[in-house]
Amino acid sequence: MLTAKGAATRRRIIEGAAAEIRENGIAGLTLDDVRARTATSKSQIFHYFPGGKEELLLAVAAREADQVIEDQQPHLGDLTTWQAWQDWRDAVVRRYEQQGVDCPLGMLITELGRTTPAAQALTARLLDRWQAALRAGVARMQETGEVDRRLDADRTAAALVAAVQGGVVILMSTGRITHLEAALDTSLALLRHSAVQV
Amino acid sequence: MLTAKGAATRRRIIEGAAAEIRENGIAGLTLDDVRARTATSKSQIFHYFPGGKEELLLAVAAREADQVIEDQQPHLGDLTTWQAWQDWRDAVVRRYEQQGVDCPLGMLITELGRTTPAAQALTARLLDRWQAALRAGVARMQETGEVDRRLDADRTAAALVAAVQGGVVILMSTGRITHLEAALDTSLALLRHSAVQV
DNA sequence: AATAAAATGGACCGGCAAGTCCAGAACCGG
DNA sequence: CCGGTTCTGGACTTGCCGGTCCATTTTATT
Repeated sequence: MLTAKGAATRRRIIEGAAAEIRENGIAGLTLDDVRARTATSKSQIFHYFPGGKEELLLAVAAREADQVIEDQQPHLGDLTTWQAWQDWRDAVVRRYEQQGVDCPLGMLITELGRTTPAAQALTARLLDRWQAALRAGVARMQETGEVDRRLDADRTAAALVAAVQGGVVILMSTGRITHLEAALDTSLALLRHSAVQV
Repeated sequence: MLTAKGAATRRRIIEGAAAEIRENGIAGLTLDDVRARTATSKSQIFHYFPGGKEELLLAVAAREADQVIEDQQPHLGDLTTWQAWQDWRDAVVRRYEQQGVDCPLGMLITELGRTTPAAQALTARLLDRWQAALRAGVARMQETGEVDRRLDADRTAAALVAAVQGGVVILMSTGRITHLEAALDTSLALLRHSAVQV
């Protein structure tokens, strides 16, 4: 059971934790920080997240994962023209440019992934959704004849996802966004001039 | 000052810490673990790393960073033919396939990077070295006319580095190596059929 | 209004791990 | 062999933080 008030509190805790992570990282995150920021008490955290810190972090990670996909919409779901691809590319760059060095999801995954199978599953699901959307876009372009039919759509989508991930990782560790742009543009260039099956 | 014995101990501590991280990750790493594994005492760790845990982790990160470049040699330093590029590509895939889910350097960077400027500098330096080697390879191929001269060598190198990073991140979080392969092959395909400036 | 269920506050516990300290052993140069 | 330096062992301190517990208040239901 969960009353409206309870649901609100639960949400507040998740969002507070996410904000705290964005500011100070995971390593230094304590439940007391979350408690203070969200104006709750220790018992509330454990009331809504019986599994303690780990369960809370997992909830935060799930929220952030949804956000990642959402931030790419509506472009990601409608990759039917070259303009749409370009818009998507710009949206991705803009999103991570704005996020800068602080990638809460990345931290959550590297921190949790190792220990928790649930976190691994969450990551896998996110990447699958992402790649599937891109693959659909590639396939669609192949149908309309704008992309060479011999191209492996799934493999191309995989390369695109990897390009974004790599660019983001480098952005996170150096603050430079040029790699993300270069990686995306290179992958898209191949798509545009797809004279090859890879 | 540092006697031969002292230098050996210092090295033993770094290597022990690296091994410990590879097995159990950073989150759960304690100085006591390192102490036990390396048959040293607490005071020794602080003797050789007055800055405590952080300084030790930084030393480990530096070692791992050197290793990353070294593992790509001799291929990385001699990208003069398509065969050499292919060999390099295979070496990278093999190296990370073997490493699997455990990327000590990645963890060190995400863990330290946020707090320590020194760690950020270390990452930047690694990426720069890496990218410079690739750029030299691309430039060389342009000189021999095997790659379109209009291609921006530096940007292409940046895309390659990002592709590898992305593939590795995905390998780390899902255990699948297909993304690394796809990202690398796609980037190399563009290089081979460089009919475009990106 | 009554009663059960859910929500809240916060004191408290226990363990763990980073870092300190000092005494003593091993090593070096002269 | 001797003074100084470096190296080593391990007990101890200290603070922090996840998690527990229970009393109290608020909310939902009939």
